[in-house]
Amino acid sequence: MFEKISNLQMMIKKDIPNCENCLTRKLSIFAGLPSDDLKNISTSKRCVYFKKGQELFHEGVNANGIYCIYTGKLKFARIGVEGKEQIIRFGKKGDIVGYRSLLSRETVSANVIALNDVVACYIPKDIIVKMISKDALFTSQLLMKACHELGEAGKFITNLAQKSVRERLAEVLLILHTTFDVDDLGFIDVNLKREEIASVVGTATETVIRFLSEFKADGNIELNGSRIKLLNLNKLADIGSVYDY
Amino acid sequence: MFEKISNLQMMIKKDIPNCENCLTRKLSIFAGLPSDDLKNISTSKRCVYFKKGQELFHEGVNANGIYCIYTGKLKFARIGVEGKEQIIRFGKKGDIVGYRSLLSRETVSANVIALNDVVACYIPKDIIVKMISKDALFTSQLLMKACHELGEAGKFITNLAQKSVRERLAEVLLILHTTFDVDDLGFIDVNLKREEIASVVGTATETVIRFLSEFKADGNIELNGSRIKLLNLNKLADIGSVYDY
DNA sequence: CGCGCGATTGATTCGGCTCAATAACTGTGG
DNA sequence: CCACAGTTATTGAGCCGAATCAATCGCGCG
Repeated sequence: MFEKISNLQMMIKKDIPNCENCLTRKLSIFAGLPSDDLKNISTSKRCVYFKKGQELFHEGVNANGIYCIYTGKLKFARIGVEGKEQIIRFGKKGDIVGYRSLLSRETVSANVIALNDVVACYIPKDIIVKMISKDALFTSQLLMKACHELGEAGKFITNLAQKSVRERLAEVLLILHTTFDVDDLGFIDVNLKREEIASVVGTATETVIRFLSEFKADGNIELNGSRIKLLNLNKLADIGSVYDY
Repeated sequence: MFEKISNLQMMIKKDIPNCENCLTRKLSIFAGLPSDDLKNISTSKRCVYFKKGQELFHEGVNANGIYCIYTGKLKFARIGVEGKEQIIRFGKKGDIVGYRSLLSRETVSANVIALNDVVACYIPKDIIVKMISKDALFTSQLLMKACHELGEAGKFITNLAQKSVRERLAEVLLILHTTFDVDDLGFIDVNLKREEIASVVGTATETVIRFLSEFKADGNIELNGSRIKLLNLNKLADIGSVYDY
């Protein structure tokens, strides 16, 4: 266990470059910024790592900075009635976390939890605020991101309200597939329990399992422990009434 | 009918002030801007009115400008599977409409429809873009708004996924109450059909009616045609598991 | 006054949840 | 490398909330 942490720390020291040379940056809202700004961020940022299950943010706190995810996978989960978890979206390499709370000056509205080991850069609030007032490109990329996510949320709401569990599950499988891609064996490359999938879909764990069994029996997916491989994307899109796939 | 339009047009000519003197502005993201900017907007904006049922935006188009709502009420509705309408949020005086699409450079993701007669100012895209690059206060207010709405969407998702129809209906009644306030008789001041309430809650029309009848029988609300008066807010918050009321 | 939309109520059906029992998997220590 | 314990996945049975289908009522408007 101690060994692992030690490795992770070494990995950070060795692998995280400064912002100017960061390849992950190109995926993020920091893409295309002038090198002055990047230098500025680079000197102010702080590298942080999280082990699987650890929280980057907890519902209710104030964000005093944001994380830029260098590597790893995240879930954003709200705690609903009776303490039940509802996953509202995912994050990965290149994503920015905490900006919603920081910019709306509201408390963080979801628990953000590492799905595997995560390496990230923490950038303090004042740097971000300064950049917003200075760099129009940065700001417009931030706005674009927020507005894009707002559109996605609207989609999510419509689906949740109108589609059946079976449809929603098929769609979520496709979303996971595009979001996290597949490993070398073709399985969706993210470690989610059935219970967590249920909490994305908004249903009971057993119901997820039942439909997964059905999809498997019909040859549309393959299962291996908790791992899932999609065999027939078109059929799943069909089942999920996903038209823009 | 012709009479009405004529009245409305006169009303516009008479009542809509320039941005600098606009009282509605103080509710909007244009609050607090320097008077130079306001003059600039004022000369570029165009006043538009919509009659009940008319569309400000249609799903799928590109927004080439935004509306600042001077007066009136709106619904934002997505069309889901099988053409069923899902209302994802509401708008009213002081709200900005169309900015999500404009800023994310994506097509409009919802039909925006007037719930009663609406008077609005249309501000072209280039003015907004210019202001974003020039005025940090404006931009940060825009960011704040987008991020706030993103948080609201997350809440909505959790509720939709986890609460029962009865809970959701009670909560929606409270939301309508705070969003639209009440008329002089104490009825929620918005004209929604049962069917539309159902499409906010994400349920069937008959189910809404059944629970409304229950709430009425228990003395928690009063009904008059399609109008609804809330009699016991605390009880409704209780029914809806609304803790932050 | 009558037409038609919208509200209401009842009867029936069904998707999905809950509870319960069992099987498979993961990691841990001997 | 195996046995064990604790998770996590799977399957079955029964129940319940909510959708659908069908009628009827009521009101606002021409």
